Amino acid sequence: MPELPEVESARALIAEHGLGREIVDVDDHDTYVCRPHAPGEIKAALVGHRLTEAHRQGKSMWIDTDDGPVLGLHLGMAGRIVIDDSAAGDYWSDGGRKHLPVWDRFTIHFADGGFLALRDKRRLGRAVLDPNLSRLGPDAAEVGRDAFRERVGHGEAPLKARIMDQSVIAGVGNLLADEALWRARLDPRRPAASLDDAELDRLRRDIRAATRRAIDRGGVHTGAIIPHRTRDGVCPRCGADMSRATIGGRTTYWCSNEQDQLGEHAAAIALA
DNA sequence: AGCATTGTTTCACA
DNA sequence: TTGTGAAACAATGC
Repeated sequence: MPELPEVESARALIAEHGLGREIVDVDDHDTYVCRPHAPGEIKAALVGHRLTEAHRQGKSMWIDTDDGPVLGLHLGMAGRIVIDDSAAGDYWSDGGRKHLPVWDRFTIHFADGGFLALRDKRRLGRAVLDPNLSRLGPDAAEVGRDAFRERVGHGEAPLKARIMDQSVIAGVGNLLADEALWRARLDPRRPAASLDDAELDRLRRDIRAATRRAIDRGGVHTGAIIPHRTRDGVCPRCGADMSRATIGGRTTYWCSNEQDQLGEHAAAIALA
């Protein structure tokens, strides 16, 4: 995903078009996407029921049923939710043309002839009964100021790795992290514990702003910094070269001028 | 051919 | 024991 904004779109799609329809069949034969369930297990639990409410925390969704089990859905790296003629989720799509029905890894068929599918070309998405969400931190778009300070402002791990840790706050992925840190003018390499309260508050504000903007505009790929995440990219604010490194296991881009609080530039300022 | 990819889990190691 | 980072997972696109 699909990061928090895409998942919220998918949740909204389910809430609008997927609820209240009687389930008559389920295709859960993909044992990787549906692990650890055996084929037929999810089907047996869902047939005869209806989806009643769609929830989301971070990048995880769960759907309540009427007196049945909870269905957990995760879009993984490239998943989207397709309901009849509508879709939401993965944005590397050309109106769905590149998302083929053969990539439906989990499908619910309704009595009215329609369907809800997890369409995921890479099979890193997940469908599971009664998902365990206990290790998920508070939603990145909802977390309060004090909780954010407390959870994010600790540890020696790089700041970017900290905000992408789903047990710290849930919902921030690689692109949203780069976007929010650029907006907040914070160096992704800094130890999380080195931030003061003002910086943490600024980061929280910019995560929320970037998330809201992405939801409104159709996905994290609409972020201001995303087109400049290239080897020869420049900062759209100041024109300086973008720096590039692997941080927290993911390719990271940041402004070599405004977000350099560890390197030569920062050292020069400190001396002056 | 080789590398990179918007996510999560597991494993090794300090 | 806790925290951190790399590798694995699966499949596709450049």
